[in-house]
Amino acid sequence: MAENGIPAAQRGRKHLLVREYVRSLIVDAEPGSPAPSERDLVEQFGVARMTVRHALDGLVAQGLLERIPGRGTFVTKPLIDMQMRLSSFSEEMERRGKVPESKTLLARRETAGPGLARALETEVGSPIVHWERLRLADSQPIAIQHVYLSLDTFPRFLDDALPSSLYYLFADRDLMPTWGEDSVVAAVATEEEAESLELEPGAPVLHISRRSFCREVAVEVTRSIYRADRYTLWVPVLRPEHLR
Amino acid sequence: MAENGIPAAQRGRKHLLVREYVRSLIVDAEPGSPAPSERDLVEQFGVARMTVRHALDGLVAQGLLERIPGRGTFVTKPLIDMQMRLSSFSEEMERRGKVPESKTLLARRETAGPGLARALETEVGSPIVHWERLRLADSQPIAIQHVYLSLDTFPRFLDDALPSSLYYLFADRDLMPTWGEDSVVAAVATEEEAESLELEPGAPVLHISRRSFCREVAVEVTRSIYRADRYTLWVPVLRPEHLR
DNA sequence: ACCCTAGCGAGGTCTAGCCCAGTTGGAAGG
DNA sequence: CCTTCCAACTGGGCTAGACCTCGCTAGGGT
Repeated sequence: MAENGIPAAQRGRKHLLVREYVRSLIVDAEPGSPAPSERDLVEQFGVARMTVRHALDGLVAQGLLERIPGRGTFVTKPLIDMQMRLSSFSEEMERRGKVPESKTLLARRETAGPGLARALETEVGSPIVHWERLRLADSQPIAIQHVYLSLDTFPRFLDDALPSSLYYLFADRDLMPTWGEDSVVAAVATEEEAESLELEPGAPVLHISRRSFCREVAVEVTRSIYRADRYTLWVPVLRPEHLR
Repeated sequence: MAENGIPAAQRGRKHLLVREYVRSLIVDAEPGSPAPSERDLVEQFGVARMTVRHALDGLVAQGLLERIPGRGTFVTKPLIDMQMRLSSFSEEMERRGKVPESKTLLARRETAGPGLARALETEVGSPIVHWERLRLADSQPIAIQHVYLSLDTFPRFLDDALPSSLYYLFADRDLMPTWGEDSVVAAVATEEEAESLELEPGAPVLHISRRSFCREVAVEVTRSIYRADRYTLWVPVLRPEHLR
């Protein structure tokens, strides 16, 4: 079972290479412009067409691409514009004109359970950093944020001083996330969460789980619990072309 | 190659046969119960495994099935994982393979307060339609939806029969929304909401407020209250080039 | 009684083709 | 000049295998 030096995320996953290549093409392409044809990608990457189709399937499912039989594959209008972008808590708060602050509640080594291993694309039992912080804006508690990183990706994380911003760390290691996916759900605060957030237990909170990727590599998983009375998520949306 | 027993109308769509067969199996299966294995389906239907996988991909994307490597494919809990985009409740539910339904709780003329007036870009005291519906998927209550329209924009709304879909009405009047903005916040169900949604009062709910625009015109304001246990939001995010 | 391992079956990925149905643009013919 | 038609694309669907890793379990050895 010894890793032979090749990162687990890279072994036998050609479709991710293709997908991230195409994603990089369409991030700042104009809506409606054509993506490379499937057969062109087959030639470029020297893979089977099924592999290319699988790669594009993911982008179509995310609403970034649209297939039109007989014509080609085209860049859709982006679903997300300015506000709902991949940015850090600090960036978000600064944009809202507030002073961000954070207090570390916990920073320790753990081992990956099945869920985390899958999300971070590592193996069950592999070493993980769990960093829990209370996040404040203008000295008022806003959220509890759990960050999970693979220690294989950030080996010296717990040896060095904790970074002031996670995103500086990503930039240093050339792993700045380029895209991600958020899951949003409502919940009520547990007793522990209520205490940290200065809420009554049972008060509503917003759970936002995020997986961030740099190219095709899963970089971080965060689970944030926001006070519903101090945080509203704002998402601009566009109507997908094919529904008009 | 020319296996026949099936009408020519459906030729070349074997994956749909497999998909609908599996869907029929899992409609009233308990969450967590296993679906047939891919290789079993290959034998049952006499198709290639890629075809079976394609069939199951659709059900996985709709959130009906969950794949677990090494174990099998299983029926998920009925949680609706909805992608944030400007589309109607019905469209989203159909995309998820569920049967949408709605019950009108209220439909009357009101006058705009300051908040609504600003949101709909009319004047305070101007006539407004307030339409409240209970929204269901596969006969299970999912959300309460309050729709507010300006009676200046839709003068005959309350005189005609209520439309089966609001978006048909928009299409008729050439006011199909092209973009919008959503505000998302967590809350707990009021007694009244809990009753309609078949929840305990105090259970977590997701409030989604939407303003939809057709070009520069504010067309509708909706305020929806979703059951948190049956509804999550999925938001893909991209990091803009200039922040990298 | 314990642990370890081999094997089996699950899904994950990939190949190198095949034919089909739409779309399109240019060449041939009126 | 215009129309018609076809060839060269596009994606959609499908085949019949291959090899990989993961999760579980039944046996076997200690």
